Amino acid sequence: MRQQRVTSFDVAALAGVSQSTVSRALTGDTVVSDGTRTRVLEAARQLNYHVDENAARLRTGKTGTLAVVVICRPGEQRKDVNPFYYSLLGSICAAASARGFETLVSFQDTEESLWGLYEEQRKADGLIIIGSTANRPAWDYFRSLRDSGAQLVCWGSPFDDFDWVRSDNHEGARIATGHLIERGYRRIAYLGTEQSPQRQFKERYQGYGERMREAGLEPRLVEIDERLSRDEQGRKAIRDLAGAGWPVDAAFAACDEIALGALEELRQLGRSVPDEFGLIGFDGNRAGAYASPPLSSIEPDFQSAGTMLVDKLLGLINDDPVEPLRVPVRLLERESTRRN
Amino acid sequence: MRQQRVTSFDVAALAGVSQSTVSRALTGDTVVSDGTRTRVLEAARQLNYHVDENAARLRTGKTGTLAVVVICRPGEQRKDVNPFYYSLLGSICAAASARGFETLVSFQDTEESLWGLYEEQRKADGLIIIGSTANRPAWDYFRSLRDSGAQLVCWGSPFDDFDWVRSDNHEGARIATGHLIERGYRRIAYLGTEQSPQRQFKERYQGYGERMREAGLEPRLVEIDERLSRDEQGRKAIRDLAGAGWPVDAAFAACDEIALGALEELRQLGRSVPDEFGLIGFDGNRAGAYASPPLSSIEPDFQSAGTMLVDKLLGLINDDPVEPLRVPVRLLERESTRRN
DNA sequence: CTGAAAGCGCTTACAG
DNA sequence: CTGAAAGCGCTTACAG
Repeated sequence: MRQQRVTSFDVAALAGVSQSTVSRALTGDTVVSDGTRTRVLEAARQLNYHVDENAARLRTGKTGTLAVVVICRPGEQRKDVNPFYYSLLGSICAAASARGFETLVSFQDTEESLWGLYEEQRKADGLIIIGSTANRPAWDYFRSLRDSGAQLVCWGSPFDDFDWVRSDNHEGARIATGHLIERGYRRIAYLGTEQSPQRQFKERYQGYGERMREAGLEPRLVEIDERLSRDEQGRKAIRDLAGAGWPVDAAFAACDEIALGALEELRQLGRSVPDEFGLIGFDGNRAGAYASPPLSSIEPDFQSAGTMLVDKLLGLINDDPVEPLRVPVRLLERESTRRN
Repeated sequence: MRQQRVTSFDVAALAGVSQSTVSRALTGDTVVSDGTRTRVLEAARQLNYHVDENAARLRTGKTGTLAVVVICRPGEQRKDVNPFYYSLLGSICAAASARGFETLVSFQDTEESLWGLYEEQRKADGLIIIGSTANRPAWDYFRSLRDSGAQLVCWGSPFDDFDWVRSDNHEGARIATGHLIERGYRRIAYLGTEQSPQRQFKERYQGYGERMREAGLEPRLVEIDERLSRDEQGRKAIRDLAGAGWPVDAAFAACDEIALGALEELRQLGRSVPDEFGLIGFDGNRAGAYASPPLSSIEPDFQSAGTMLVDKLLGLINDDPVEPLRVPVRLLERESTRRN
């Protein structure tokens, strides 16, 4: 279909200049005269010429590309990846594009599939790692890469010594807890765990506890079982509360997936939400909007999240380090907390 | 951090062979002797050597990369992209990876952002286009690229003259309709439109009509207003039915997003699902599982979808054409149709 | 089975 | 402001 490749030499011939001048004109070198540049651009247009990026990259050593790795739970089908990470992925690609970078995306789960030698193969200038904190071997692998010099930033790492970007979990938890208090709930539980590899859970628990004590209320932790699926974690937490004779009338769940499980169990137990029980989650999952009743949540600003991750990585690459960053969050008030 | 790049010449020196032999050994050329290969691999390992893909690609003209473009509705935030396309994206990346290809991902919406010269810049060997049928300028753009020789396959195109992969919409619609009939519903509407740019909607309407007539039932179209959001389309369709005094007791919605809007409206109108009204959608959106009641749906096999798209594109690239392909679908039976 | 050499298509000192 | 030339790091005919 396509013929012999058009090169900068062809453009040079048509424009009546040397090949080096074509290159200068096209890369935007200000040294070339306006007349020359115009002629070159016109010739390139006529020949439908486009720079072969492989040659350019080989020469410059820059790829103009960022690798994005989404860490999945082992064996998880790609359609079942937490939609939170898909939203984050979309925002990262958009932010990279806005900065003039391409994004090379891969999903990785099992140890055999772990691979991150993008810089070594000169496929990318740096890596953004996002995804399930639970896949420890994956995070260990990328930590070892980082230790051997990879330019790498992440979201969701269980490690603190990474270059990370995170939701403002503390503030989000305060907002969620404060919202339940405002709505008149007093006996408010936290569905989560104190000792989680998921740092964000710890931060949310702290924000919750702090806000409770400020209001003169007693924090109450309903410990989840991390070996269960998120959904089951939420269901079991609610069953535990029912078994204890409903010692609380509201809950802040560590994440939406736990909250959605909890909501389902509340419905099955006939506990009316929000009248008898208030519930709020964290993450702003789209599915929460379709739940019954629609689930209130704390949503991070995804657009900022993408931009922060990309800018942090570019800072690393350009040796111009950026502090760890917190993504602002906001209350998504829906029916599950809307008690009069 | 990282030192001077290690090249195949360094490996050659350490292994005591020529640089061309290193290249042969590493690309797997069977002509090199086992002993030599072993020495080369060992030297490469010792030096932590990795092929510079830009140089390799420049030389071979192959990129080992597929570009995946997700077409969004103009102005749509990346977090709001229909999760269906995210699931499909994930499956495509997985399938490409299984075939040894990298995936370069971008999200495009407005006309200024449309861009697909991946082959011209030698960034990819071909393109996979997925996303919202509604963004006509985007599809027009990629059609013009295809016409000028781009290797391109798609999912969701309004055009029939593309190389496409699609759900088996006809069969899926028959399954959905047959399922409602089995559950005892008789007056079953189709929420959608006959004249849609969305070819899949047409196919679903046909499968529905065919199955209804087979059962001696009369098809009934509740026309949606394509200018509204999907959610509103579903809500309005239900309001229309209520206004007409509930002439039907079940509906097959053209897609899950319409069905979820419909479900919400049914709830607000106090129409009990599935007892008074049965509802089933199409797409297998994750959100349906959390709806109230959970929404029955027709789910395409995402894994096959990704594999088919990739294999079809590779067929095009290798001049070994593959017929248009239909992705198998299955019934996802949930509570919204579970009437005794 | 291996080596010496050409060449993929650019960018960028170096000269003028 | 422009041109001639080197070189980025590979793969692959061509010889032997």
